[in-house]
Amino acid sequence: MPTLTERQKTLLMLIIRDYIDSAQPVGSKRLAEHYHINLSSATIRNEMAALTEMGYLRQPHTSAGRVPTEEGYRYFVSEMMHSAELPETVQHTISHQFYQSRPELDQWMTLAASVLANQSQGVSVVAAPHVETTKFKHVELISTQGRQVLMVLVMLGGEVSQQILTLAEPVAQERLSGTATRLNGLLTGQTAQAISTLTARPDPLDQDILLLVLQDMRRLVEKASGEIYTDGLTNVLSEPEFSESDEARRALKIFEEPASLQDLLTKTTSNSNVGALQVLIGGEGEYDDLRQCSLVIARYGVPGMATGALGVLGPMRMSYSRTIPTVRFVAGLLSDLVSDNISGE
Amino acid sequence: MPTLTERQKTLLMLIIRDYIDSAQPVGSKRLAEHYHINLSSATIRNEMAALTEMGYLRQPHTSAGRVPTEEGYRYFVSEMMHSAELPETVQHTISHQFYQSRPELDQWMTLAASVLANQSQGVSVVAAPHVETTKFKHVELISTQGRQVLMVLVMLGGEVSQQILTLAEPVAQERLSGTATRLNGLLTGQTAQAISTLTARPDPLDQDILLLVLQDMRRLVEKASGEIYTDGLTNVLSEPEFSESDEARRALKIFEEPASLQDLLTKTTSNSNVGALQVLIGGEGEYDDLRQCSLVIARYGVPGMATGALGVLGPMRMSYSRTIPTVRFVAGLLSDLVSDNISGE
DNA sequence: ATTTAGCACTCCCTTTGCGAGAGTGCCAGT
DNA sequence: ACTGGCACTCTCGCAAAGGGAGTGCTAAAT
Repeated sequence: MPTLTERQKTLLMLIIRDYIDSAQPVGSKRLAEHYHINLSSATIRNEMAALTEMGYLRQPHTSAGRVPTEEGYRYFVSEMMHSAELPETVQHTISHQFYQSRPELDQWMTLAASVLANQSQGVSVVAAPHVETTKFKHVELISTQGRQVLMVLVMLGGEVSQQILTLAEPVAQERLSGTATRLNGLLTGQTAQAISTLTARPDPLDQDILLLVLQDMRRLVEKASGEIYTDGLTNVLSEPEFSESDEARRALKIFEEPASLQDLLTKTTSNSNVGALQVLIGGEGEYDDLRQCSLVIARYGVPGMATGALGVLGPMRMSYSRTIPTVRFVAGLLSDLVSDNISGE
Repeated sequence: MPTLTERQKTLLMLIIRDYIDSAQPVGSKRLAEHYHINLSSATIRNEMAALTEMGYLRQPHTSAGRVPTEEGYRYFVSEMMHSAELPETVQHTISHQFYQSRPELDQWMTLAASVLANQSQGVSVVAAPHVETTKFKHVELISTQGRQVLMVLVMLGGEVSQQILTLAEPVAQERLSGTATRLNGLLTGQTAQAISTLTARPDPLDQDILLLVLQDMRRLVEKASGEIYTDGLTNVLSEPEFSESDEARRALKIFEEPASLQDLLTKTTSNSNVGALQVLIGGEGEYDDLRQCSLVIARYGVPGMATGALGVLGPMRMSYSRTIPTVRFVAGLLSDLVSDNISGE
């Protein structure tokens, strides 16, 4: 990794910044005129040649301006990563929105997706927090009609799962309530692990429901992450990368398949800590469909208890200086909310 | 409305069909060669002139082929509306998917959106069924942590609403259960209307919860329709209408704002019966953003009890012969499911 | 009376050529 | 070490030219 002189650094930064909002290859003359650096275009040309040599810039064709390479973006991002903060007023506006919304996970996720999309002008994706070990807290059985029973399962930490069961034959609400009460006494505080070793129950209904509870708890833990929320798809459609090339558009397909999206999120953030951002530029050789895109992602939540992931996808040319602080800030905010929600346990 | 000769009719059908999958203006020669009608291109030209005169076709410019007008599409649609049926094998595949999915509304809606999108290659939208009058069936109060209480409200017909309440001070589960039991005895079978006239309760907790229940029931009835599910956005992005013109792309913005989408669905289907399809071609002068699009929609469910809406959006050039039967079939399927779900009441 | 063949015409779309403009690399001079 | 100058390259936009597809009309054939 060659080192850059101070001048090369500022030049590189300027070029990338210019390209990000013009989407046009940037040339030496333009640079010398628009930004008041006291350098002639010739000097800039020399430096550009050096930067090109080092792999930070490239020319679409001989005698066009320069365009940043993935390497260039990476350098740019690593330079401004730490310093960047969202303006305080914006921070306040966002927090305010969160604290005045209805205190429900669903609302928070939707809001987070919306904030991310609007601030970054990219496509946002938020995966709901997912518990790592689930402990039983309470089960409720409510007869809805005929043989159908609504089972509501509440976990320590507040996660709720509801499911409709269809029993072999109609059962009165009283009997259901009895079963629920017995199971509550028996299971409170237990993990799925512990429950699976319990011996058989005398009442056949108790036994059936116990199995269903267990199955549901397992499902909760096994699924890789929580539900997915996205927003801002249309933001990106007007960007030249997406409206012109088929290739970038293919990246959007990922957002229609929750499974592959979860995959991407968990895979790329699995080895990173809560609080640390990750910036994937140009698919990093791994994801073909993202070759023209960048992805800024972060984990949030309370490690060991419940964590989720969120991020923003945009063209490689996206406004990192806006996206990165936003992702960081929203991740922090959600971490606080999750932690508030858990602490009361 | 001028009447068409049999020959003009078949010609019009062919032209539209050809344009639908070529996206190119279709000329007389091409028509004479590709489809083995025993007519010379000259004759076809005469008929085309007549059809143009009548307003079913138009020429982008002198001496280009013909393109269907909105009027043309309307004729086309009204001609094939009734006869069109989905092939039996497809019908079976789809039903099969529904009956083997978990019997939950959420699953069904997602599946319906997916089937519609795949079959029609357009963007699908499904609004969950919404009850017209809600009667109370059961309330459950579960302390989750500290002052937070999960309220689960079940309506006659099986609709479920859950909400987290934050009380002024912590309350023991026993007391919550007592309140729930008392309210259940009191409210079963009542409408929101009736409940609002009830006199005050002695226990202050009972009173508070009663108000919250009432509020929630009102919210359920008031919201115009159920939650919105969509799928297939990317299907449409590769169509020339969307990848070339900004205008068509603007139509997709509607899909990012659940509110405006619900509006559209309810407004356009409010005066139509369950089971009747509606086909909006080119926004029908009403919706500017849909000028280049068509929309096939239907209501489903059980009138008077619970109904929802679903539909497919595509370019005006969409494959009606595939979309219309699919929408009709899926609407029927969902109607059956909803009706099964209600009948047991 | 209807259909068809032929013809002249119109308009789009692509190709071609050319000049302007922007940018580059390099060299020589400050 | 920087800058001015110069020759060179390549894109882009524009205009002109040619091909192609399609049309409308008329006159002949069925």
